[in-house]
Amino acid sequence: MKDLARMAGTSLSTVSRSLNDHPAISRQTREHIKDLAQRYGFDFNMSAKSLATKKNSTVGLIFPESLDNPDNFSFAGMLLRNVRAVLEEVELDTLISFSRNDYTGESNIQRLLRQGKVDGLLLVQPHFEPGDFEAIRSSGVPYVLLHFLPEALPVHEVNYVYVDHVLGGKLATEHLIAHGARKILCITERERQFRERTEGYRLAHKERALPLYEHMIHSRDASFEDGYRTIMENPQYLDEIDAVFAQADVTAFGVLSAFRELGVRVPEDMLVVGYDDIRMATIIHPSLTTVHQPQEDLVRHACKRLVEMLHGEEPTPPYQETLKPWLVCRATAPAGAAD
Amino acid sequence: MKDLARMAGTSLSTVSRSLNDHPAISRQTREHIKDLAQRYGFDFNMSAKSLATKKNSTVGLIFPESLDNPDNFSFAGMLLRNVRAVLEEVELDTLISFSRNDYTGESNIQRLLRQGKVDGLLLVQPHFEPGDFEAIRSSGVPYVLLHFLPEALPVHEVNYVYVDHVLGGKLATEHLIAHGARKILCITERERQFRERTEGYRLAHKERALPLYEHMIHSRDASFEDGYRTIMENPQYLDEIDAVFAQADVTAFGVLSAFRELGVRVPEDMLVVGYDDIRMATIIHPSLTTVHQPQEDLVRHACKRLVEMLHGEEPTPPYQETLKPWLVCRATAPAGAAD
DNA sequence: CAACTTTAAGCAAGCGCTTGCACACATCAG
DNA sequence: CTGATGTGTGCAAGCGCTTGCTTAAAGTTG
Repeated sequence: MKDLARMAGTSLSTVSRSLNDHPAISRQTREHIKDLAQRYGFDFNMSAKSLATKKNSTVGLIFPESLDNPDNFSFAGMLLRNVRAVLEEVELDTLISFSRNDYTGESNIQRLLRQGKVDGLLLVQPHFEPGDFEAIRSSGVPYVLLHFLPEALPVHEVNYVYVDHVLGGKLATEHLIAHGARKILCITERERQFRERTEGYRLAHKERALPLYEHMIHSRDASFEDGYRTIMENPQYLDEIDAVFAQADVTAFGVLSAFRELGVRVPEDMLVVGYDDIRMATIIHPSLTTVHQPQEDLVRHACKRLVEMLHGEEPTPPYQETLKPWLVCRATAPAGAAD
Repeated sequence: MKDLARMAGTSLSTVSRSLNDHPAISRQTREHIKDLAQRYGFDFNMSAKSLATKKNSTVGLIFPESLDNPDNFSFAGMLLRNVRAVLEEVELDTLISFSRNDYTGESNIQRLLRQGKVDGLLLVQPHFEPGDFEAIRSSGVPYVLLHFLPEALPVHEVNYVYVDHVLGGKLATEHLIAHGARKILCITERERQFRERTEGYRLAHKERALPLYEHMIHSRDASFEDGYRTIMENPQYLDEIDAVFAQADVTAFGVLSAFRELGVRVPEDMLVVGYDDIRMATIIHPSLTTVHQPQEDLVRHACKRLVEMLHGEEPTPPYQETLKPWLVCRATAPAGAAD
């Protein structure tokens, strides 16, 4: 930058201001300097710039530990792609990290904040370390939670984009009911999102004044194996139920796999609905009817909102958006006259 | 840090040196200062530290444009997870970026280097922008290419970890041949990795002195649809071939899907082998025989090597490792007496 | 015990940029 | 013609840390 100043015959301040489009610089000098910068391939040293301005033009993208599970790899890839697509436009870099450092046991959020490495935070995680929120708040760094909502935190004061899982569960269940199902096995899990889907399942029954099927299954981790085993290890259900609502597509795959082995025909003998609408739902045979979550929108909204916060100030009241999922009818519970 | 100095009754230099384990500091003062730092939750301001040392403790992870394709999301997730797992141990942060900024049309590699935001580079991309390698070299920043190898670059002078795709293609083909297949339809693609798989396909024929099947298919993008259409639009092949080597699992899924529709039984009437061993290969029915790439190893090796370079110096000769894939036998081309 | 090492800590310059304030010059109303 | 208002630049202090050089204190040696 010093060189530029020398070449342009001006001071460093002028160069700095020109490059940063400071209004008090005449159009002429500014363009001249920008020209030189262009020609000599000059770029700011970001460390120095950060030190002086306390801005990094970097946002942190924090992943959940559940990314350990290969079933979630695809979600992470989608996240990555869309986050970058939005942030690239406004020339922000992205630092990735897991919520917690397995090695040191420290909260990465708190570390990144302390070290001043990020100007904003995209938080994709259901669980937080103690002190995380306090650290975020006291650092004044804007943030948005997306996809997950923590269990027991001041949710009403937190920025987030979420999907209406109650609605998702309701749509799935209503579809099954509309097709005559009356005993719908519901394979759920213990985390918030799943409990909400189950809530939707209940609601659908209630609204139609139908009795709730009692044998709800709480799977361990909504995996393929869980779906498979749920069916294989509980033959007693088979005579009873007429449909399965698996709250994750991979779980549904497990269920379908078990059904195939047992000679249960889908959708003839049994309907199945999944949740997530992953890529394979269209590919597998029979193709899976499932609840689609607008995940790309989710991510993009979160990013855009974060960018706005970075430019302006914190929103009051907090930014809280809930997107609506929808049902995608495929072979395992086809759209019918009933719909 | 100034506060720490005041509290400890020492100078800033001493604090700095203590925290950085400089040898010329007495054990006593060092521990006292570290203690204070700990107690007051002090951490370096990384911008300042970077400015002074020209190190960021950050490595750039550069993704290919092909991440636009949802089929590759999962790969990206795997990458992310393993990169972080290794880099976390040595307290390095990870900046992610695409090779090229779609918005400004600029090379992100060159920008990151110019701005001095990264100390090292993990490059996961088949194509480079002009000047990328020159920029890397002149910046002196260590790097490792992984998974992809560029088409036409000084490969012999470049650090990389790669998979032996020739071997992969050979293993797949040999397996089919061992099961009696003589006319194996090979669905490939134009990129390097695929051409190498085809090379392996040829080699397997050659080594057994078998005639090469002529109708090789070059698909557009190794997608599900490509596999499906290849079969559906070329009924003439059906009477002729006895096996398909689809050079990507999703392509194989497309092929299987077409076969199902056409009533071709797999593996009874036709054998199928894929490539990649993605998660769904075990889940789909019939489960897919495929070539497994040791991708986790690939990523971890690359990271570890990069870390070594960051600590020591550039390797001479360049670091070049090629990992061996292996065949995973499943239902579409089962392991048999022939193997 | 004087002269010489060794060890521990401090001084101050500097990393590359921003920015409040001062300054010079031009413009314009009175 | 003078003081008031604007405009475009420059000066220099700082952002929070590192590090070469220096100094002070302590330890060693013949």
